[in-house]
Amino acid sequence: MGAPVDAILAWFAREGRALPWRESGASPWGILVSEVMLQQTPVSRVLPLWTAWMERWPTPGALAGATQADAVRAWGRLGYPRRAQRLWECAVAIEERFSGRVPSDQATLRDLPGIGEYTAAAVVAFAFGRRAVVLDTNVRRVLARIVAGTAAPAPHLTGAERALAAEVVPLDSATAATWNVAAMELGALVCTSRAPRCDACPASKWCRWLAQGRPVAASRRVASPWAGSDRQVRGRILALLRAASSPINVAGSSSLQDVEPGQLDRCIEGLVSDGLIHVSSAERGTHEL
DNA sequence: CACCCGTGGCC
DNA sequence: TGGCCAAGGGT
Repeated sequence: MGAPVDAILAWFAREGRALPWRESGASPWGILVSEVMLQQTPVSRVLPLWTAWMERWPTPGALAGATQADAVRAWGRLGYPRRAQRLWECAVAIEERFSGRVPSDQATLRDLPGIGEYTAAAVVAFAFGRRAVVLDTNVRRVLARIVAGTAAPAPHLTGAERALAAEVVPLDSATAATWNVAAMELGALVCTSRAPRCDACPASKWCRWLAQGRPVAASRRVASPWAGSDRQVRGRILALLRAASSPINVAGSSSLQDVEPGQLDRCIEGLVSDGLIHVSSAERGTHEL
């Protein structure tokens, strides 16, 4: 896949967005923070928060010196607040184990809280300019279409997919890093899930999916309903506690009266068990971050 | 491996 | 209008 790779690299040089974590001055920590914030979250919502976060906590040591509650509160409504909790834990681990230096080894990164296969590879490539196989949902979709000729990748990452992706990544370190971000960018801007802009795609000449007339994707698994879900209730509880300056009686809160007591108790217990909220020692029956 | 975990915007 | 989607990770 040499020609399409070159075409996508050239396209990225022209059309790639200038995002702050892509600037040459961005630190490995700043890049790691951006990768965690971008997990399942659009760039547009990450941008303002990342800037404020990095201004407040520019290094792992700075974040490690704050409290988990500070981190969860600053995370605001970015979503999946456990990412904030784990990012804080990650900062503490980097400070304690590596004297505040973000490790450059992929397996070492993978062992840090909140850092999985994708994020470890992304930090290796984008923060340290080393060759890595970065396989996010964008790269998977781009490869599925161009190479496999299917509208969407399989539900879960397969070994064959990893092998194919590894074959495509250029051997040279710097080019490999650029390829990874370019493929992600193509998936984000052109080869999108919903309405791909094949007329603007630098790889359309080689795309098997386009050549086959863009066959539709196999039906996806149905998502569980959102309204009334535990996730929604947990989100409401956390929103309440983020805004509070003192412990709150969550179970008796007027703003949660519409939630069935059994579900409310279950969600409170779950959040406590997750370590996202804590029983307050100040007053019986109250909680805080 | 299947399932759970937030949030907001878009067509 | 509501189902779908967005640079996944943990259990």
